[in-house]
Amino acid sequence: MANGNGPKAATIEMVAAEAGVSKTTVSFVLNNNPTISSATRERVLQAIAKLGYHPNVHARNLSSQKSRTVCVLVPEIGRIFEDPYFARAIGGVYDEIEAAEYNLILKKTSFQFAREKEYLNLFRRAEIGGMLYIGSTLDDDYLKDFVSTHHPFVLVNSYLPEIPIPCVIADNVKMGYSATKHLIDLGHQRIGHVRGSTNTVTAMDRCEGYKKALAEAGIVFDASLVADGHYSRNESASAARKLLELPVRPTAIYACNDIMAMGVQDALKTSGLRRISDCAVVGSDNIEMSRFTHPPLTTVNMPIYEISRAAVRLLFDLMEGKLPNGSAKQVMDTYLVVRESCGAKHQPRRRADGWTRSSDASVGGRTKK
Amino acid sequence: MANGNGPKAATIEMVAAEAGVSKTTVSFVLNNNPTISSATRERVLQAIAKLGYHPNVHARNLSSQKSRTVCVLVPEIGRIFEDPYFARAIGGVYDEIEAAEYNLILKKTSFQFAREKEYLNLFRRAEIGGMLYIGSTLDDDYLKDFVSTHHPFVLVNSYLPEIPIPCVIADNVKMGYSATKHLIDLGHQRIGHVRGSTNTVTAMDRCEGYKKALAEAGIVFDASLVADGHYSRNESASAARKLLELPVRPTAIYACNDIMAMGVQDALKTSGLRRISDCAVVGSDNIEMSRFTHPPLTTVNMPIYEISRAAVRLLFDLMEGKLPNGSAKQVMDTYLVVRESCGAKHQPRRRADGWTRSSDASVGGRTKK
DNA sequence: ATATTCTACTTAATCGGTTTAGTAAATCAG
DNA sequence: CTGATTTACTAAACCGATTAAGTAGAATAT
Repeated sequence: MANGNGPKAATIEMVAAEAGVSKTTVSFVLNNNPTISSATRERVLQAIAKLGYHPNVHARNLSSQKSRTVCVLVPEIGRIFEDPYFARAIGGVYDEIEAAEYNLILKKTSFQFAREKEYLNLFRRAEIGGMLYIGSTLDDDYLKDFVSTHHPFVLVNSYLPEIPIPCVIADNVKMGYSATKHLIDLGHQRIGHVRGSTNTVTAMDRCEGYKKALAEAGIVFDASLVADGHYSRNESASAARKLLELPVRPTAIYACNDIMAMGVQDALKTSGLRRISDCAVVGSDNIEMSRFTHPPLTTVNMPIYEISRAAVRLLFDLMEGKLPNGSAKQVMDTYLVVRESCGAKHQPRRRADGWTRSSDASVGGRTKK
Repeated sequence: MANGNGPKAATIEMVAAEAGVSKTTVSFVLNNNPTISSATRERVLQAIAKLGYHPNVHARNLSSQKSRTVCVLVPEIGRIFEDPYFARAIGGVYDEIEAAEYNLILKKTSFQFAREKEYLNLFRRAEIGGMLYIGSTLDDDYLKDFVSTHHPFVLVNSYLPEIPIPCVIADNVKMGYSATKHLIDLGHQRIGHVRGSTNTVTAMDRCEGYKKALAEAGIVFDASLVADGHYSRNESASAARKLLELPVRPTAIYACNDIMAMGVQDALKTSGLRRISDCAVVGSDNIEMSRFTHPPLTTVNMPIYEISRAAVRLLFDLMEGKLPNGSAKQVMDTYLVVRESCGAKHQPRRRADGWTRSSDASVGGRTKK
């Protein structure tokens, strides 16, 4: 093994020798054990600095039988990473994990996570101390097995009805509601919906919000106005075309996310409906690209980056046993971002963040803790 | 620490007991040591299967002083992960690492990797056995320090002139060349170029290819026809606008990548140049989105997924000391994908892959090993 | 003055593997 | 038939940390 040269990294033993104390004392300093006098602590810290010492993770994890490594599960890498949603989510997870000086390892489920329960070995072998799952679906009901093992496990922006797994999610019902409400407020009565995949909480909840807004306005829900876009731009374009060919076509369409809304916009162009007044479009998520569509897309912001960071913090709490009772569920708020795809006037924006630019207008609540 | 319940994972000792042999024998079986008789090997393998045993990575890495973990460096997560280029690259790296039963840990450089040389500790502590760097720039010249340490390190689709670091790259010069040649073949004489960031090999080499094609056709290079787009869609739109406002405007533009080509298309739309004959556009990379632009983008395919996989295999070779002499450089081939953004007739496609659809036409070589 | 408790450490066992050195039995050479 | 080599294993040291148990010496209680 050509493992290279360079001086060997310092070990705890070398630090101990340098500081004139035992290994144990160094370990105590490292782990903030309070029984060490401040004079000794200072001497040890100086030795650590002098030698540029960093504890060996493998040794640490092996002997302590706990791991400072967190595993992040995603359905797929490559294709799915291109999705700005996953990209931002993983970015948030990374930042929070890095700040805590933990390590992140990445695993993909290839849509059949845990079928063999092999994943439990990662915990049993103390390879990892906790696990996050981004992009779980309603099909993942075998996750209920996790509940009984009590291994630290958190769902990012998803949950399983009736199964108490800790999670951090956006208020997806509200997202569908505020998008649809916006269209209703603009005078639309016949509003189509291009839905996401029916095996995701996100799609079902947003659709629920869509229905809720209709009901509240006294508009009768018409199932023929809902078409499935399966989170695909292409399929959403087809779905939109189907809606536009109805005897009485919708004057507005709410798409389950921004990528799908872009598909709807594609369909409008090929249908010759080029004016905004021909058909209004609202998306969801507020991905960066949504500012660049023609016309710029009105959408509902989802704080996926913040959701992911919160999910990691929740995971850490679980790992440290800080959370007494079984399941914890945190809900993050969302807000409407008004651009041009519905023909609404721009309204003054209420908050600034990475996505919202001066040309955007946002309406709605703040993130609640 | 609420580390959960469930039976403890099997250890090597339990396997040894089950098979009636020593720990050493089990270890030898695990590591394909040839001195074990096939009868004993079989017995051990059965015990392993029966107990569902998987070796503890921490113990393994600690005692062997080598690591089955590979670190993947990227400039940024979140924003940059949205880039289909990085997404595909990481996907390739993951697949190859997973197939070898290694682990992948992710680190971001935040554009200041190695400034403190802290990264070397990852090797010294045997936390990782190798490192890949996706998205390095020409500014990363401190990487030359790596050469002397002989730590297994591979650049993915980048290299540093004059500094012998192992790498796997696309033939970027050829990419720029074939894109520009295509435009020349279609009769264009005044061809603009929206260049990527000048601190990347990719941008400089593609620009080199652009110049080469011009020279070969006897067209004098005109520096005023080159504008920088910095890998940003927005900035590329501005750059294109600048080119279109020239006294004698270009009739075609080659953009350094597809995202930038989309920026050029944005600019064309706002300039009222809506017909393809007004200004042809060629991109590079062949990201999935390039099929969906209006009009669909002619581009040059870059096999970034294959490049990443090859980079991991190269890294493994380095880790196993299979590569005798210093630096290895592998070049992967590219090919033109003709769509509609230049008004060229579709040509029969020559190969099929994940990106190329029946509506695409591709021209050019195959990937060479 | 003596017993007891604290404080600030250290010794030694341990985690689960790998690896060096060693050994008994089987095979081979002469 | 005897000594040398080969084959197929094992014992024990080791990797670099954590941690339970132990121990001087100082402080406090009686």
